[in-house]
Amino acid sequence: MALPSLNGMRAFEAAARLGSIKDAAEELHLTPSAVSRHIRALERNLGQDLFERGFRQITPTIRGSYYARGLSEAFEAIWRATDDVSVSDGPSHNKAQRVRVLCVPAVLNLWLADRLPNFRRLHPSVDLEISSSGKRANFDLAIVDEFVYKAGPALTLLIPLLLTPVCAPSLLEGPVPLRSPADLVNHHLIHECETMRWKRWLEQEGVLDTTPKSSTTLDDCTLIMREAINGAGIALADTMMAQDLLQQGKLVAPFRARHTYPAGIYLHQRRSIGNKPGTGLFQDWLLAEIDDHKRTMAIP
Amino acid sequence: MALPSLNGMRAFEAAARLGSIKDAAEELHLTPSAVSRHIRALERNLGQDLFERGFRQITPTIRGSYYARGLSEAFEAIWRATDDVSVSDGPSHNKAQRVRVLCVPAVLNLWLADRLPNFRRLHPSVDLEISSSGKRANFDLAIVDEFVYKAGPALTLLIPLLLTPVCAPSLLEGPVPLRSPADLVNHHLIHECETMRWKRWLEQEGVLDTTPKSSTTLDDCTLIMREAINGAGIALADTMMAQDLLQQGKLVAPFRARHTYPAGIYLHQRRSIGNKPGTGLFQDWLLAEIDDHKRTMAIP
DNA sequence: CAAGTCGATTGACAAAAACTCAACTGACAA
DNA sequence: TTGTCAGTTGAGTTTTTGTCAATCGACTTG
Repeated sequence: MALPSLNGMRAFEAAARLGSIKDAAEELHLTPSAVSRHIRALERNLGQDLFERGFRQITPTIRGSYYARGLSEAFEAIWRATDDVSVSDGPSHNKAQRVRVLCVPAVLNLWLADRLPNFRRLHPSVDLEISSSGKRANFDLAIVDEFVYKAGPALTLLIPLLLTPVCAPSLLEGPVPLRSPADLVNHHLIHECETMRWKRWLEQEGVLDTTPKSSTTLDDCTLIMREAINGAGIALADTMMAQDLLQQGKLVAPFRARHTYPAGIYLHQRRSIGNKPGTGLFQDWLLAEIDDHKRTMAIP
Repeated sequence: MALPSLNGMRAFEAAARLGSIKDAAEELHLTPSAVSRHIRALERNLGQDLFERGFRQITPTIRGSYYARGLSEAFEAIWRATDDVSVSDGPSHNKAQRVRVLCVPAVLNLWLADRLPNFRRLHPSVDLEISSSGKRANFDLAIVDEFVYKAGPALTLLIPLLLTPVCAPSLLEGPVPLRSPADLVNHHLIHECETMRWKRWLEQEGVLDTTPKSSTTLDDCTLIMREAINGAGIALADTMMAQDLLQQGKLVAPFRARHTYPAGIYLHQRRSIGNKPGTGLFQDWLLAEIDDHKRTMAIP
């Protein structure tokens, strides 16, 4: 199925947000006529009414209101990304000591967050701005995963990902055996939303029937870990990310770890360090902290 | 500044993702010519090169690769939202016991997550799929905030938001006084990304100079709380969301709470309960759990 | 109670994109 | 040396998108 017109979506989103075709038209520098057409076309395309037409007003249907919300967020993301990329490199941010760090959620939540107080203690004058949602593209340092398209230089490999099943220790003593990877499918598996990680990991271990008996799906790595700790099931985690929890004895890793994708966590520094002293401080601290951690890791 | 052409962005995103204009053209059912033009127009519009043109290939610039990543996510969100809204109501999901819950991150992380094991214990056969990222619009139950445009019926008010500053108890005994709201600006304030919450709250308390001495910005409510607990500064939280942490003594609320926006958390149930027994179970459990919590809350 | 108002809608047409085709480029491979 | 093939560009065409003017209809105003 072809995606309906993006401009139509934008018109609909504005109309839903503003509750008025006239206002939407104004915002988009169009005539109400054009907006009205766009919306009609979109509705025809989707086969769904998005507005209920009242006396001379429009109100989104329930379905339409959720759609509009989704679109709003997406367009906002596009706007931000575009704004970030189109801005020239000039020193538009006068806050010299503000360091903007972009970080993938897993690393931030499972590893970095608990180490931030250290940094703050060492460098109290540096204002950190940390974003995990990927909503910003403007940063001084970025901690990213393999998915950044072939981004070239200025990238340092921080951590090669090494995935392993983890679960609460109590699960090992439960009634369902957990001795070989094949036993995993008889347990409750915790999925990260939209990923095929479990399936791929199981296939790599030679497990043929990769459909688990039952599962939960969450799209937040923190919650996945919390669920695992609570004994709800078995999650698939990177050894380094899970290390803190493994050491605290909240989780155990019953099987060996495997590189499931050719993946890793990279550091990418955008501006030259000279510009902002805080950037250098953070980067040095980060590398030292990782080094430190690697040395204390049980699994090499 | 006007947003550049969305179709141009789509062409660029596809080309960046596939690493080829030809392939992008194929995916979009266009000729390479059209895609090439789109990208050129976009680059001209942004005043930035997005690709480095090689012998007969293209590679994204660093800047371009981040832009592409941002766009990819946004378009994926649009695609999902559109897919969700255009699908007819038919029972396309045969997993009768799978309950899809959409939940705003704050509620999920600060309140719901720690109560999920209860539910699982009571109803082990119900597979929960919980999404906080707003990436899905297809759900059985949604726990949403005020931002759902005028969505009409089938909404139950779960929690009216009541915001109050919270911080680690140790901060009250620190060298910087914290006796009236006006003292707040002398402390390190923890911001939720992109919101004006702090500013509005301070204004409502009659504080004139609302610019804090120093601040941190995070876009994840879990991390905001973690930072507050670690004594890094003062966060603005809903009393109910923070209740667990207040009761555990990890946080204190030195001032009174205020309704800063006319906001609240609502429950929205899409399909009729009859269709999926699990939905009813979850809803009943949720309402009971909230009731329970309200009764034990110190601040009414 | 009739005329006026204003937002949404529609028909007809005009402007502006978006797209294609065909020709061109240039590094590589055979 | 020549064929190839991804990318680019010129010129023209199609299609989309937008405007203008007219219509509708409920509320409101005199």
